[in-house]
Amino acid sequence: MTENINKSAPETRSRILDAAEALFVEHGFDGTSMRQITSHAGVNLAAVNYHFGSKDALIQEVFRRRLTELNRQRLMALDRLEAEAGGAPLKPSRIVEAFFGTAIALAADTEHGGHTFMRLLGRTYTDPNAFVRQFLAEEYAEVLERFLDALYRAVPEVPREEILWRFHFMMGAMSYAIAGTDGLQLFAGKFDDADPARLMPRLMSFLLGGLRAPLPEFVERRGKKGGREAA
Amino acid sequence: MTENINKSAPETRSRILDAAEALFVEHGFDGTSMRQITSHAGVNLAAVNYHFGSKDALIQEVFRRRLTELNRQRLMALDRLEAEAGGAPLKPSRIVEAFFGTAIALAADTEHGGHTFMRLLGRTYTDPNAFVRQFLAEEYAEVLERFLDALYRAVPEVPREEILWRFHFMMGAMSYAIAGTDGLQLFAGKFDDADPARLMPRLMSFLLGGLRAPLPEFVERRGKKGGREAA
DNA sequence: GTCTATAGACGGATAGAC
DNA sequence: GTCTATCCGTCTATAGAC
Repeated sequence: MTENINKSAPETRSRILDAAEALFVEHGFDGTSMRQITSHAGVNLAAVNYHFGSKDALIQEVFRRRLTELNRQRLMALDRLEAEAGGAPLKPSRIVEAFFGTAIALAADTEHGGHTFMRLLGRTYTDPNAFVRQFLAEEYAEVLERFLDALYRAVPEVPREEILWRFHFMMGAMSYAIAGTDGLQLFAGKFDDADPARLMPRLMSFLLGGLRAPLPEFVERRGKKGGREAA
Repeated sequence: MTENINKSAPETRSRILDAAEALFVEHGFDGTSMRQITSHAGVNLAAVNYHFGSKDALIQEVFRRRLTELNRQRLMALDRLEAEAGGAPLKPSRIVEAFFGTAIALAADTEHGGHTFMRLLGRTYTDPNAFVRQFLAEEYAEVLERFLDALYRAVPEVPREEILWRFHFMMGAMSYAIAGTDGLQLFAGKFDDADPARLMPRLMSFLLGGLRAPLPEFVERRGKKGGREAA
Protein backbone atom coordinates (compact mmCIF):
# COMPACT_ATOMS: atom_id res chain seq x y z
CA MET A 1 0.00 0.00 0.00
CA THR A 2 1.96 2.95 -1.20
CA GLU A 3 -1.19 4.97 -1.77
CA ASN A 4 -1.99 7.88 0.45
CA ILE A 5 -4.91 7.17 2.75
CA ASN A 6 -6.39 10.60 2.01
CA LYS A 7 -6.78 10.04 -1.73
CA SER A 8 -10.40 9.05 -1.32
CA ALA A 9 -11.96 10.70 -4.36
CA PRO A 10 -15.53 9.45 -4.17
CA GLU A 11 -15.81 10.57 -0.58
CA THR A 12 -14.54 14.03 -1.45
CA ARG A 13 -17.18 14.28 -4.13
CA SER A 14 -20.07 13.47 -1.85
CA ARG A 15 -18.70 15.60 0.96
CA ILE A 16 -18.79 18.57 -1.40
CA LEU A 17 -22.33 17.75 -2.50
CA ASP A 18 -23.55 17.43 1.08
CA ALA A 19 -21.94 20.69 2.14
CA ALA A 20 -23.26 22.52 -0.93
CA GLU A 21 -26.78 21.21 -0.34
CA ALA A 22 -26.80 22.37 3.27
CA LEU A 23 -25.35 25.79 2.47
CA PHE A 24 -27.55 26.44 -0.56
CA VAL A 25 -30.72 25.94 1.43
CA GLU A 26 -29.44 28.27 4.11
CA HIS A 27 -27.95 31.09 2.02
CA GLY A 28 -29.08 30.51 -1.57
CA PHE A 29 -26.92 29.81 -4.60
CA ASP A 30 -25.51 33.28 -5.02
CA GLY A 31 -25.16 33.71 -1.29
CA THR A 32 -22.97 30.63 -0.99
CA SER A 33 -19.34 30.87 -2.10
CA MET A 34 -17.07 28.08 -3.25
CA ARG A 35 -14.84 28.89 -0.31
CA GLN A 36 -17.68 28.31 2.14
CA ILE A 37 -18.53 25.01 0.50
CA THR A 38 -15.02 23.63 0.45
CA SER A 39 -14.15 24.73 3.95
CA HIS A 40 -17.42 23.27 5.23
CA ALA A 41 -16.68 20.01 3.45
CA GLY A 42 -13.11 19.99 4.70
CA VAL A 43 -11.65 19.79 1.21
CA ASN A 44 -9.51 22.04 -0.87
CA LEU A 45 -10.94 24.98 -2.77
CA ALA A 46 -9.76 23.65 -6.11
CA ALA A 47 -11.50 20.33 -5.56
CA VAL A 48 -14.86 21.67 -6.72
CA ASN A 49 -13.59 22.66 -10.10
CA TYR A 50 -11.67 19.44 -10.39
CA HIS A 51 -14.68 17.22 -9.64
CA PHE A 52 -17.53 19.24 -11.15
CA GLY A 53 -15.98 21.77 -13.51
CA SER A 54 -17.83 24.85 -12.28
CA LYS A 55 -20.18 26.13 -9.62
CA ASP A 56 -23.16 25.83 -11.96
CA ALA A 57 -22.31 22.23 -12.70
CA LEU A 58 -22.08 21.58 -8.97
CA ILE A 59 -25.53 23.08 -8.41
CA GLN A 60 -26.93 20.87 -11.14
CA GLU A 61 -25.38 17.76 -9.63
CA VAL A 62 -26.81 18.60 -6.20
CA PHE A 63 -30.28 18.37 -7.73
CA ARG A 64 -29.67 15.52 -10.12
CA ARG A 65 -28.35 13.24 -7.40
CA ARG A 66 -31.56 13.35 -5.36
CA LEU A 67 -34.15 14.13 -7.99
CA THR A 68 -33.43 11.18 -10.21
CA GLU A 69 -34.04 8.86 -7.30
CA LEU A 70 -37.13 10.70 -6.05
CA ASN A 71 -38.82 10.65 -9.43
CA ARG A 72 -37.85 7.03 -9.98
CA GLN A 73 -39.66 6.16 -6.76
CA ARG A 74 -42.66 8.22 -7.80
CA LEU A 75 -42.93 6.42 -11.12
CA MET A 76 -42.49 3.04 -9.44
CA ALA A 77 -45.33 3.83 -7.05
CA LEU A 78 -47.55 4.87 -9.95
CA ASP A 79 -46.61 1.78 -11.94
CA ARG A 80 -47.58 -0.37 -9.00
CA LEU A 81 -50.96 1.35 -8.62
CA GLU A 82 -51.72 0.99 -12.31
CA ALA A 83 -50.70 -2.65 -12.33
CA GLU A 84 -53.02 -3.35 -9.41
CA ALA A 85 -55.90 -1.49 -11.01
CA GLY A 86 -55.51 -3.32 -14.30
CA GLY A 87 -56.78 -0.60 -16.62
CA ALA A 88 -59.40 0.91 -14.31
CA PRO A 89 -59.02 4.54 -13.21
CA LEU A 90 -57.13 4.96 -9.97
CA LYS A 91 -58.36 6.49 -6.76
CA PRO A 92 -57.31 10.15 -6.67
CA SER A 93 -56.08 9.74 -3.13
CA ARG A 94 -53.65 7.02 -4.16
CA ILE A 95 -52.26 9.11 -7.00
CA VAL A 96 -51.76 12.09 -4.72
CA GLU A 97 -50.06 9.85 -2.17
CA ALA A 98 -47.75 8.40 -4.79
CA PHE A 99 -46.58 11.83 -5.86
CA PHE A 100 -46.61 13.93 -2.71
CA GLY A 101 -46.22 11.16 -0.17
CA THR A 102 -42.97 10.08 -1.74
CA ALA A 103 -41.69 13.63 -1.43
CA ILE A 104 -42.87 13.99 2.15
CA ALA A 105 -41.18 10.72 3.01
CA LEU A 106 -37.89 12.03 1.65
CA ALA A 107 -38.43 15.25 3.59
CA ALA A 108 -38.86 13.22 6.77
CA ASP A 109 -35.34 11.81 6.41
CA THR A 110 -33.26 14.12 8.54
CA GLU A 111 -30.42 11.61 8.79
CA HIS A 112 -29.14 11.60 5.22
CA GLY A 113 -29.99 15.09 4.10
CA GLY A 114 -33.34 14.30 2.49
CA HIS A 115 -35.01 16.96 4.60
CA THR A 116 -32.42 19.52 3.64
CA PHE A 117 -32.78 18.70 -0.02
CA MET A 118 -36.58 18.93 -0.04
CA ARG A 119 -36.41 22.35 1.58
CA LEU A 120 -33.96 23.38 -1.12
CA LEU A 121 -36.21 21.98 -3.83
CA GLY A 122 -39.25 23.82 -2.49
CA ARG A 123 -37.32 27.05 -2.47
CA THR A 124 -36.10 26.48 -5.97
CA TYR A 125 -39.45 26.04 -7.69
CA THR A 126 -39.93 29.76 -7.35
CA ASP A 127 -36.26 30.57 -7.72
CA PRO A 128 -35.18 33.01 -10.40
CA ASN A 129 -32.07 31.16 -11.53
CA ALA A 130 -32.85 30.44 -15.16
CA PHE A 131 -30.67 27.45 -15.74
CA VAL A 132 -31.87 25.66 -12.59
CA ARG A 133 -35.46 26.18 -13.70
CA GLN A 134 -34.65 24.73 -17.10
CA PHE A 135 -32.98 21.75 -15.52
CA LEU A 136 -35.90 21.09 -13.17
CA ALA A 137 -38.39 21.32 -16.01
CA GLU A 138 -36.54 18.63 -17.94
CA GLU A 139 -36.10 16.45 -14.88
CA TYR A 140 -39.84 16.65 -14.14
CA ALA A 141 -41.28 16.38 -17.64
CA GLU A 142 -41.99 12.66 -17.70
CA VAL A 143 -43.19 12.21 -14.15
CA LEU A 144 -45.50 15.21 -14.45
CA GLU A 145 -46.99 13.88 -17.67
CA ARG A 146 -47.64 10.47 -16.16
CA PHE A 147 -49.26 11.78 -12.98
CA LEU A 148 -51.41 14.33 -14.74
CA ASP A 149 -52.71 11.67 -17.11
CA ALA A 150 -53.52 9.45 -14.17
CA LEU A 151 -55.41 12.28 -12.50
CA TYR A 152 -57.32 13.15 -15.66
CA ARG A 153 -58.58 9.59 -15.75
CA ALA A 154 -59.22 9.42 -12.02
CA VAL A 155 -61.30 12.59 -11.84
CA PRO A 156 -63.00 12.83 -15.25
CA GLU A 157 -65.74 15.15 -14.04
CA VAL A 158 -63.19 17.89 -13.32
CA PRO A 159 -61.93 19.56 -16.51
CA ARG A 160 -58.26 19.02 -17.25
CA GLU A 161 -57.49 22.70 -17.05
CA GLU A 162 -58.77 22.77 -13.48
CA ILE A 163 -56.82 19.67 -12.51
CA LEU A 164 -53.71 21.33 -13.88
CA TRP A 165 -54.25 24.41 -11.76
CA ARG A 166 -55.04 22.39 -8.69
CA PHE A 167 -51.97 20.25 -9.10
CA HIS A 168 -49.99 23.45 -9.27
CA PHE A 169 -51.61 24.71 -6.06
CA MET A 170 -50.88 21.37 -4.43
CA MET A 171 -47.21 21.69 -5.19
CA GLY A 172 -47.22 25.08 -3.52
CA ALA A 173 -48.89 23.70 -0.41
CA MET A 174 -46.36 20.86 -0.27
CA SER A 175 -43.48 23.25 -0.65
CA TYR A 176 -44.61 25.29 2.33
CA ALA A 177 -45.43 22.15 4.27
CA ILE A 178 -41.84 21.04 3.97
CA ALA A 179 -40.30 24.44 4.53
CA GLY A 180 -42.72 24.28 7.43
CA THR A 181 -41.43 25.01 10.83
CA ASP A 182 -37.82 25.78 10.02
CA GLY A 183 -38.43 27.78 6.87
CA LEU A 184 -40.24 31.05 7.31
CA GLN A 185 -40.54 32.47 10.78
CA LEU A 186 -44.06 33.76 10.15
CA PHE A 187 -45.55 30.94 12.14
CA ALA A 188 -42.60 30.61 14.46
CA GLY A 189 -43.61 29.36 17.85
CA LYS A 190 -47.23 28.93 16.81
CA PHE A 191 -47.13 25.22 16.07
CA ASP A 192 -47.61 23.01 19.12
CA ASP A 193 -47.41 19.80 17.15
CA ALA A 194 -44.72 19.73 14.49
CA ASP A 195 -44.36 15.95 14.53
CA PRO A 196 -42.98 15.04 11.09
CA ALA A 197 -44.94 11.78 11.09
CA ARG A 198 -48.18 13.77 11.22
CA LEU A 199 -47.24 16.16 8.45
CA MET A 200 -48.09 13.56 5.83
CA PRO A 201 -51.74 12.92 6.84
CA ARG A 202 -52.21 16.60 7.52
CA LEU A 203 -51.04 17.61 4.08
CA MET A 204 -52.83 14.71 2.41
CA SER A 205 -56.25 15.65 3.74
CA PHE A 206 -55.69 19.26 2.74
CA LEU A 207 -54.57 18.38 -0.77
CA LEU A 208 -57.44 15.99 -1.40
CA GLY A 209 -59.93 18.51 -0.06
CA GLY A 210 -58.56 21.04 -2.53
CA LEU A 211 -58.42 18.63 -5.45
CA ARG A 212 -62.03 17.58 -5.05
CA ALA A 213 -63.43 20.95 -4.05
CA PRO A 214 -66.57 22.26 -5.82
CA LEU A 215 -65.57 23.89 -9.08
CA PRO A 216 -65.53 27.65 -9.50
CA GLU A 217 -68.73 29.08 -10.95
CA PHE A 218 -67.44 29.77 -14.42
CA VAL A 219 -66.45 26.14 -14.99
CA GLU A 220 -68.81 23.65 -16.62
CA ARG A 221 -68.72 20.36 -14.80
CA ARG A 222 -68.20 17.53 -17.29
CA GLY A 223 -68.86 13.84 -16.77
CA LYS A 224 -70.96 11.83 -14.32
CA LYS A 225 -71.70 12.50 -10.66
CA GLY A 226 -74.79 14.61 -11.42
CA GLY A 227 -73.93 17.60 -13.56
CA ARG A 228 -74.68 20.50 -11.30
CA GLU A 229 -72.82 23.70 -12.02
CA ALA A 230 -71.28 24.09 -8.58
CA ALA A 231 -72.16 26.70 -5.99
CA MET B 1 -35.94 79.00 -11.53
CA THR B 2 -32.29 78.49 -10.98
CA GLU B 3 -32.84 74.91 -9.91
CA ASN B 4 -31.76 72.08 -12.13
CA ILE B 5 -34.69 70.31 -13.71
CA ASN B 6 -33.12 66.94 -12.87
CA LYS B 7 -33.12 67.46 -9.11
CA SER B 8 -36.32 65.45 -8.74
CA ALA B 9 -35.54 63.53 -5.57
CA PRO B 10 -38.85 61.82 -4.88
CA GLU B 11 -38.98 60.48 -8.42
CA THR B 12 -35.44 59.13 -8.17
CA ARG B 13 -36.41 57.30 -5.01
CA SER B 14 -39.37 55.52 -6.51
CA ARG B 15 -37.54 54.82 -9.75
CA ILE B 16 -34.94 52.97 -7.72
CA LEU B 17 -37.59 51.04 -5.80
CA ASP B 18 -39.39 50.03 -8.98
CA ALA B 19 -36.21 48.90 -10.67
CA ALA B 20 -35.06 46.99 -7.60
CA GLU B 21 -38.41 45.25 -7.28
CA ALA B 22 -38.35 44.08 -10.88
CA LEU B 23 -34.75 42.93 -10.77
CA PHE B 24 -35.04 41.18 -7.40
CA VAL B 25 -37.88 39.00 -8.59
CA GLU B 26 -35.93 38.07 -11.70
CA HIS B 27 -32.46 37.49 -10.25
CA GLY B 28 -32.83 37.38 -6.48
CA PHE B 29 -31.27 39.74 -3.94
CA ASP B 30 -27.72 38.49 -4.17
CA GLY B 31 -28.01 38.08 -7.91
CA THR B 32 -28.92 41.74 -8.37
CA SER B 33 -26.18 44.35 -8.10
CA MET B 34 -26.49 48.01 -7.25
CA ARG B 35 -25.10 48.76 -10.69
CA GLN B 36 -27.92 46.86 -12.37
CA ILE B 37 -30.50 48.63 -10.25
CA THR B 38 -29.21 52.14 -10.81
CA SER B 39 -28.59 51.69 -14.51
CA HIS B 40 -32.07 50.17 -14.92
CA ALA B 41 -33.56 53.09 -13.02
CA GLY B 42 -31.53 55.61 -15.00
CA VAL B 43 -29.95 57.10 -11.90
CA ASN B 44 -26.45 57.33 -10.57
CA LEU B 45 -24.84 54.48 -8.71
CA ALA B 46 -24.33 56.54 -5.59
CA ALA B 47 -28.01 57.49 -5.43
CA VAL B 48 -28.98 54.25 -3.72
CA ASN B 49 -26.69 54.80 -0.79
CA TYR B 50 -27.74 58.42 -0.60
CA HIS B 51 -31.46 57.65 -0.47
CA PHE B 52 -31.52 54.36 1.40
CA GLY B 53 -28.15 53.98 3.12
CA SER B 54 -27.38 50.44 2.02
CA LYS B 55 -28.54 47.61 -0.17
CA ASP B 56 -30.17 45.86 2.78
CA ALA B 57 -32.10 49.00 3.66
CA LEU B 58 -33.23 49.23 0.05
CA ILE B 59 -34.50 45.65 0.12
CA GLN B 60 -36.39 46.38 3.28
CA GLU B 61 -38.00 49.48 1.79
CA VAL B 62 -39.07 47.54 -1.32
CA PHE B 63 -41.15 45.32 0.95
CA ARG B 64 -42.32 47.92 3.40
CA ARG B 65 -43.72 50.16 0.71
CA ARG B 66 -46.16 47.52 -0.59
CA LEU B 67 -46.70 45.34 2.45
CA THR B 68 -47.90 48.08 4.74
CA GLU B 69 -50.63 48.94 2.27
CA LEU B 70 -51.55 45.30 1.55
CA ASN B 71 -51.95 44.43 5.20
CA ARG B 72 -53.86 47.62 5.88
CA GLN B 73 -56.38 46.57 3.23
CA ARG B 74 -56.58 43.09 4.69
CA LEU B 75 -57.35 44.43 8.13
CA MET B 76 -59.90 46.84 6.73
CA ALA B 77 -61.67 44.00 4.95
CA LEU B 78 -61.71 41.96 8.14
CA ASP B 79 -62.95 44.92 10.17
CA ARG B 80 -65.81 45.38 7.72
CA LEU B 81 -66.79 41.72 7.93
CA GLU B 82 -66.76 41.75 11.69
CA ALA B 83 -68.77 44.95 11.85
CA GLU B 84 -71.42 43.44 9.57
CA ALA B 85 -71.58 40.23 11.58
CA GLY B 86 -71.95 42.04 14.88
CA GLY B 87 -70.26 39.51 17.12
CA ALA B 88 -71.36 36.34 15.28
CA PRO B 89 -68.68 34.08 13.80
CA LEU B 90 -67.84 34.88 10.19
CA LYS B 91 -68.20 32.64 7.18
CA PRO B 92 -64.86 30.93 6.53
CA SER B 93 -65.10 31.78 2.84
CA ARG B 94 -65.32 35.48 3.61
CA ILE B 95 -62.29 35.36 5.86
CA VAL B 96 -60.27 33.52 3.25
CA GLU B 97 -61.36 36.03 0.63
CA ALA B 98 -60.38 38.94 2.83
CA PHE B 99 -56.86 37.60 3.28
CA PHE B 100 -56.02 35.86 0.04
CA GLY B 101 -58.35 37.76 -2.26
CA THR B 102 -56.71 41.02 -1.33
CA ALA B 103 -53.36 39.56 -2.24
CA ILE B 104 -54.62 38.10 -5.51
CA ALA B 105 -56.12 41.46 -6.39
CA LEU B 106 -52.75 43.12 -5.90
CA ALA B 107 -51.15 40.38 -7.98
CA ALA B 108 -53.61 41.12 -10.78
CA ASP B 109 -52.31 44.68 -11.05
CA THR B 110 -49.73 44.47 -13.80
CA GLU B 111 -49.78 48.21 -14.39
CA HIS B 112 -48.18 49.50 -11.21
CA GLY B 113 -45.94 46.61 -10.28
CA GLY B 114 -48.33 44.84 -7.93
CA HIS B 115 -47.93 41.63 -9.87
CA THR B 116 -44.16 41.89 -9.75
CA PHE B 117 -44.20 42.52 -6.04
CA MET B 118 -46.47 39.61 -5.22
CA ARG B 119 -44.22 37.26 -7.16
CA LEU B 120 -41.30 38.62 -5.17
CA LEU B 121 -43.18 38.18 -1.91
CA GLY B 122 -44.07 34.58 -2.74
CA ARG B 123 -40.47 33.83 -3.49
CA THR B 124 -39.35 35.44 -0.29
CA TYR B 125 -41.46 33.43 2.16
CA THR B 126 -39.13 30.54 1.56
CA ASP B 127 -36.08 32.71 1.04
CA PRO B 128 -33.03 32.09 3.17
CA ASN B 129 -32.13 35.72 3.78
CA ALA B 130 -32.37 35.98 7.56
CA PHE B 131 -33.02 39.66 7.92
CA VAL B 132 -35.79 39.70 5.32
CA ARG B 133 -37.49 36.83 7.12
CA GLN B 134 -37.29 38.72 10.38
CA PHE B 135 -38.73 41.81 8.78
CA LEU B 136 -41.61 39.88 7.18
CA ALA B 137 -42.44 38.18 10.46
CA GLU B 138 -42.79 41.54 12.20
CA GLU B 139 -44.77 43.04 9.35
CA TYR B 140 -47.21 40.09 9.42
CA ALA B 141 -47.57 39.54 13.15
CA GLU B 142 -50.74 41.54 13.72
CA VAL B 143 -52.62 40.62 10.58
CA LEU B 144 -51.85 36.94 11.08
CA GLU B 145 -53.10 37.04 14.65
CA ARG B 146 -56.34 38.71 13.65
CA PHE B 147 -57.11 36.34 10.77
CA LEU B 148 -56.23 33.22 12.71
CA ASP B 149 -58.50 34.27 15.54
CA ALA B 150 -61.32 34.89 13.08
CA LEU B 151 -60.82 31.43 11.57
CA TYR B 152 -60.71 29.76 14.98
CA ARG B 153 -64.12 31.22 15.69
CA ALA B 154 -65.48 30.52 12.22
CA VAL B 155 -64.54 26.84 12.19
CA PRO B 156 -64.72 25.76 15.82
CA GLU B 157 -65.02 22.06 14.99
CA VAL B 158 -61.52 22.05 13.50
CA PRO B 159 -58.80 22.14 16.16
CA ARG B 160 -56.68 25.27 16.16
CA GLU B 161 -53.53 23.35 15.44
CA GLU B 162 -55.05 22.03 12.23
CA ILE B 163 -56.29 25.44 11.18
CA LEU B 164 -52.78 26.75 11.68
CA TRP B 165 -51.31 24.08 9.44
CA ARG B 166 -53.98 24.55 6.83
CA PHE B 167 -53.48 28.29 6.79
CA HIS B 168 -49.81 27.61 6.20
CA PHE B 169 -50.64 25.27 3.33
CA MET B 170 -52.96 27.90 1.89
CA MET B 171 -50.19 30.44 1.81
CA GLY B 172 -48.07 27.99 -0.14
CA ALA B 173 -50.83 27.40 -2.66
CA MET B 174 -51.31 31.13 -3.07
CA SER B 175 -47.63 31.69 -3.55
CA TYR B 176 -47.49 29.19 -6.40
CA ALA B 177 -50.73 30.51 -7.81
CA ILE B 178 -49.18 33.92 -8.18
CA ALA B 179 -45.79 32.72 -9.39
CA GLY B 180 -48.08 30.78 -11.65
CA THR B 181 -47.48 30.92 -15.32
CA ASP B 182 -44.42 33.13 -15.40
CA GLY B 183 -42.64 31.65 -12.42
CA LEU B 184 -41.51 28.10 -12.75
CA GLN B 185 -41.46 26.55 -16.17
CA LEU B 186 -42.62 23.14 -14.92
CA PHE B 187 -46.08 23.76 -16.27
CA ALA B 188 -44.87 25.90 -19.13
CA GLY B 189 -47.19 25.67 -22.10
CA LYS B 190 -49.63 23.44 -20.25
CA PHE B 191 -52.13 26.08 -19.20
CA ASP B 192 -54.70 26.94 -21.85
CA ASP B 193 -56.50 29.44 -19.68
CA ALA B 194 -54.26 31.71 -17.67
CA ASP B 195 -56.81 34.50 -17.41
CA PRO B 196 -55.86 36.45 -14.26
CA ALA B 197 -59.52 37.20 -13.52
CA ARG B 198 -60.17 33.48 -13.16
CA LEU B 199 -57.22 32.82 -10.90
CA MET B 200 -59.11 34.19 -7.93
CA PRO B 201 -62.15 31.86 -8.05
CA ARG B 202 -59.88 28.95 -8.98
CA LEU B 203 -57.66 29.48 -5.98
CA MET B 204 -60.57 30.28 -3.69
CA SER B 205 -62.38 27.01 -4.35
CA PHE B 206 -59.16 25.07 -3.84
CA LEU B 207 -58.32 26.84 -0.58
CA LEU B 208 -61.80 26.39 0.89
CA GLY B 209 -61.82 22.75 -0.12
CA GLY B 210 -58.57 22.29 1.72
CA LEU B 211 -59.60 24.30 4.77
CA ARG B 212 -62.80 22.31 5.27
CA ALA B 213 -61.45 18.90 4.25
CA PRO B 214 -62.10 15.90 6.52
CA LEU B 215 -59.58 15.85 9.32
CA PRO B 216 -56.70 13.38 9.38
CA GLU B 217 -57.40 10.22 11.32
CA PHE B 218 -55.33 11.06 14.36
CA VAL B 219 -57.24 14.27 15.04
CA GLU B 220 -60.24 14.37 17.36
CA ARG B 221 -63.00 16.48 15.91
CA ARG B 222 -64.19 18.99 18.47
CA GLY B 223 -67.45 20.90 18.48
CA LYS B 224 -70.80 20.51 16.69
CA LYS B 225 -71.53 19.11 13.24
CA GLY B 226 -71.79 15.50 14.45
CA GLY B 227 -68.58 14.39 16.08
CA ARG B 228 -67.43 11.59 13.84
CA GLU B 229 -63.76 10.87 13.83
CA ALA B 230 -63.19 11.36 10.11
CA ALA B 231 -62.42 8.68 7.55
C1' DG C 1 -29.07 65.98 -4.79
C1' DT C 2 -26.14 64.17 -8.21
C1' DC C 3 -21.97 63.04 -10.07
C1' DT C 4 -16.92 60.62 -10.87
C1' DA C 5 -13.46 57.96 -9.11
C1' DT C 6 -11.73 54.65 -6.24
C1' DA C 7 -10.98 52.04 -2.08
C1' DG C 8 -11.13 47.51 -0.26
C1' DA C 9 -13.19 43.02 0.13
C1' DC C 10 -14.61 38.94 -2.06
C1' DG C 11 -16.13 36.27 -5.98
C1' DG C 12 -14.99 32.09 -9.46
C1' DA C 13 -11.56 29.96 -11.80
C1' DT C 14 -6.88 28.13 -12.94
C1' DA C 15 -1.70 27.14 -13.29
C1' DG C 16 1.53 24.24 -11.79
C1' DA C 17 4.06 21.79 -7.92
C1' DC C 18 3.61 17.55 -5.43
C1' DG D 1 -6.35 13.65 -6.59
C1' DT D 2 -4.90 17.31 -3.77
C1' DC D 3 -2.53 21.29 -2.71
C1' DT D 4 -0.80 26.61 -2.75
C1' DA D 5 -0.71 30.82 -4.87
C1' DT D 6 -2.64 34.01 -7.74
C1' DC D 7 -5.14 36.23 -11.70
C1' DC D 8 -8.75 39.07 -12.67
C1' DG D 9 -13.41 40.47 -12.52
C1' DT D 10 -17.29 42.35 -9.75
C1' DC D 11 -19.17 43.71 -5.69
C1' DT D 12 -20.73 47.39 -1.96
C1' DA D 13 -19.72 51.51 -0.09
C1' DT D 14 -17.69 56.06 0.29
C1' DA D 15 -14.89 60.37 -0.43
C1' DG D 16 -15.09 64.58 -2.40
C1' DA D 17 -16.02 67.79 -6.56
C1' DC D 18 -19.89 70.25 -8.49
